[in-house]
Formats: sequence, structure tokens, C-alpha cells
Amino acid sequence: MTEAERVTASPAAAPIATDGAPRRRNPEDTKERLLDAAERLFADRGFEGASLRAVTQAAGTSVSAAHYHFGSKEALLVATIRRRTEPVIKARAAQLDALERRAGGAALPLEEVLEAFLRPIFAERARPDRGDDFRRIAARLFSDPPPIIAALKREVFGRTAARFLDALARALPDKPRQEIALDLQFLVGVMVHVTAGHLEDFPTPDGWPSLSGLPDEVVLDRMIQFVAAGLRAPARSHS
Amino acid sequence: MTEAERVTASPAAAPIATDGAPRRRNPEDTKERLLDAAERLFADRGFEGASLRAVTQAAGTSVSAAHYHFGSKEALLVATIRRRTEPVIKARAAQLDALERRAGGAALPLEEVLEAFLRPIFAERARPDRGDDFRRIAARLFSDPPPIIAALKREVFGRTAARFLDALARALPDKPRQEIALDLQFLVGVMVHVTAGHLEDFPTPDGWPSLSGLPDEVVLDRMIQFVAAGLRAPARSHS
DNA sequence: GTCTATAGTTGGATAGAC
DNA sequence: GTCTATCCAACTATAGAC
Repeated sequence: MTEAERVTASPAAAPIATDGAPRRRNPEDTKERLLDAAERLFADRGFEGASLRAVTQAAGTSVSAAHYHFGSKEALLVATIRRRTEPVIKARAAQLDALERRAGGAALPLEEVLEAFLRPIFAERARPDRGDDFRRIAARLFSDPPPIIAALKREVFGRTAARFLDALARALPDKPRQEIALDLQFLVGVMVHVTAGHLEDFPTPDGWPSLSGLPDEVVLDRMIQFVAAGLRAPARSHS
Repeated sequence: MTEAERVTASPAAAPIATDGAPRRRNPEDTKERLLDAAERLFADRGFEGASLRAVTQAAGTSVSAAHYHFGSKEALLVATIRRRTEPVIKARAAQLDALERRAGGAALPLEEVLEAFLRPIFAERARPDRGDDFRRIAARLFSDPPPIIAALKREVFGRTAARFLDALARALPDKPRQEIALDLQFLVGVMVHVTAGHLEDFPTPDGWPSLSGLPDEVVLDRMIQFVAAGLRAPARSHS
């Protein structure tokens, strides 16, 4: 396959739907359309795999418009990710605040701590007003090449991790702190895998019920049960 | 930052260590050196982010040598991934075979099924003879752009999933099959996250013990406890 | 089997008109 | 603010000498 064939074979060069006629040249929401297109293409092809030209074409603009609004391709990526992560981080903090207020000085209920961590990301995923490709953007955040991503990742994670580690420690006072930290990483693994949409990507083998149609609420529920049980599981006394 | 600065700022153009003097021109292991370099650079920068030139330079060869041995950049990626996944798939099957033989017709012990699934990937990760960057290659397999990766991913997963789903069903006879399938995805999420090396990538906040020095055996042990408890957790009767 | 040299594209970024 | 036109560096892949 030649390079030209490979590129044209790749789909998704379709422009972002701008509800109705192919009207162009809206003054301010060009920025928004660029973010939508970038989100979809970065998620589909990766940062280096999605050219700025492809992104701007899908957004119905030009390369220079993107440079005008964002300054560089990297900056566009950062803006794309921040648009999604900011509301999640804030919603998590808000839910945790409410939870701690309600509990007063008492131990926090584990399942509710987990829900405060997990529900916001599902909520963001399901928002219909913005492109619905939040999906793999979260997974990319975890595995895309380092340039700025590594720093972004740590910042995003760091802003939430400390609070949730403390909350988990309050929910499970007898659990060793290192085990809490390790189990939180397991939880993050589950979250990323599900958020990234891998449930839809891996068809179950013949004879097994499909997972791709499962409502978010069912998946979220089961995640909480699964992870709560894991967190409560005592360390094995060395056999 | 200019493009030139960004590129030169990026490290890891160092050649693969060929134990001792910078001896070149070994007849056959050029292929091996190319795979080592490709593994490291694809893992660090992603498939599109790591140019063939960078890979061949790190391997101490030329672009055309890579084409001679593999035919294309994509084929090199596939070979890189297969070299790691093949032994894991085979080891998993072997451990499961042994387990089923030992159990006869009886129920399989859950923890041992999980160990058959998880230990081989840790073993591969720890092999010193090949470059030690198995790490993020597994994560890439799950989130890198589609060209051939999507197909590869399904093939690799499919060859193991059916057998493990059956084994889990034999270990937990009362568990609904859809719940087993869903929980297996959670397990995969944990596995990918840990294998990808994210434990080392996310420094724990101040006041929390670091995870980066943890021996593989400790992590594997805790993973099995965590996931086993999750799998055993009963579905919540809808509140 | 490995090299040098080169072909032919495509990439991000910018200048300057409007 | 958005466009067209252009710069030039970097890419994959191949041809052909050795």
C-alpha cells in the first residue's frame, strides 16, 4: 500500500457537522470547532498521526487559523485535553466536598468516595453538547508520547490524587497507606480502560454476551462494586 | 519552541548498547537490534512520533536495512509487538493447561486462574536478555492509532479471552456470564495500567509512600487479591 | 546484507493580503 | 480573524553500488 493510498483509505476527514447547511465563517466558534475536530482526530489517530492540516480541514478552517487561535499544534492538544479534564476535576472536588460535609467527622462511606471519583468522568463522557469523542482522549492522556503530555498527566492526576488518597484512608482506617496508594492505581487502570471505550472495542467471544450496549449506569455500578471489594480485600498473610 | 529545538531536546537518540565497544556490522543480529530500538522508541514516542530514521540510527543501521528486513515501518511495529506478545500468550495457555489438568473436573481455584493470566506478563516484563522496555509497548497496543493495531489487538486478545472467560466461569459457577465478561475487562484495565509502568510514572503525593520501588512480586500478589475480591463481589440488588 | 543517494510527499509554521 | 501562498525540514520508500 502506498502512502497516498493509506491516507485516503483512512476515513474521518469528514467535516464536523455544523447543523444544517455547510455554513462557514462564524466569527468566534471557530475555536470551538477546532477543539471538536482536534479531539476527534487526536483520539482516532494520535497526536503525531493527526496532521494539523487534517484537523483544520475537518473543522472547516485553515492551518493559519489554528495557529492564530492556539499558537502551535502542541498548544491545541493541551487545550483539547484541558477542556475535558477541567470539569471532571472540579466535579470530583465538589462531590468530595459534599461528602465530607455530610459525614462530619465520621468515617466516609467507601462506595460514595468511589462514586465521587468515577461518576464525573462518566458524566463528561455522556455530554451530548460537545463532540461525543471524549472516549479515547483519556486513554491518550495516559500513553501518548511525552512532549507535554507527561507533565499534563502528572498535573491532572496530582490535583486529584492527594484528596482521594486521604478520603480512601478515612474510609478504610485500618488499611496500610502503601496498599491504599497501590489500590488507587488499580482503580485508575480500570477507569482509564473503561473510559477509553475498550468495552466497545473488544467484542466478546462467541457464546458470551456483548458488552457494547451496556448502559453507563450499569457499568459504573459494577465498577464501584468491583473496586470497593478490591479495596476491602485484606493483604494476604504470606503463605 | 521551534521544531528543531523540540527534536533535539528529545533524548533517547542514543544507540542501543551493544555491550562494550561500539562494534557494528554483526551479520544477523541487526534484525534483533532493530527490534530493540523500535521497541524503545515506539514506546517512548509512539508509532508516528518515532521516525524510522531515529529507530535505525539508534540501532546503528540504516533505513534501507530496516526495509530489507521488515519491508515497511508498519511491519516493523507488528514484529516488535509480536515478539513480546507471543511468549505471553503461550505461557498463559500453558499455565492454564496445567491448572485444568490438575483440577480434573473440579472447580478451578480463582486465584490460580488469575495468576495464570497475570504472571506471564510480569515474567516477560522482567526478562533481562531483551531490552527492558516491554513496559509501555503493552499500553500502546491498547491506545495507539488504528492502522494495523486495532486488528492486532483483537487477535491477541481474542486468542486468550475465550479460554479465560471459560476458566473464570468454572471458578465462579454462580456468577452471571455478562458480569464475568465485564469484570474481565476491569482486570485487563488493571493489567495494562500496571504493565505500562504507570506506577513509576505517577509519583505519590507528599506524605504517601512511593510505589516506584515495589518488587514485581508484591504488586502481582496484591493485584491478584484485589481482582479476586472484585470478581467475587456480588451484584448489588438494586437499591 | 548493508550502504549512499535520491525520489517524491507531507509535515508545521509563517508572511502578507484582505 | 481568516484566507492563500510559500518556506523548508523531515518523512517513508526505493534504486543501485558494493
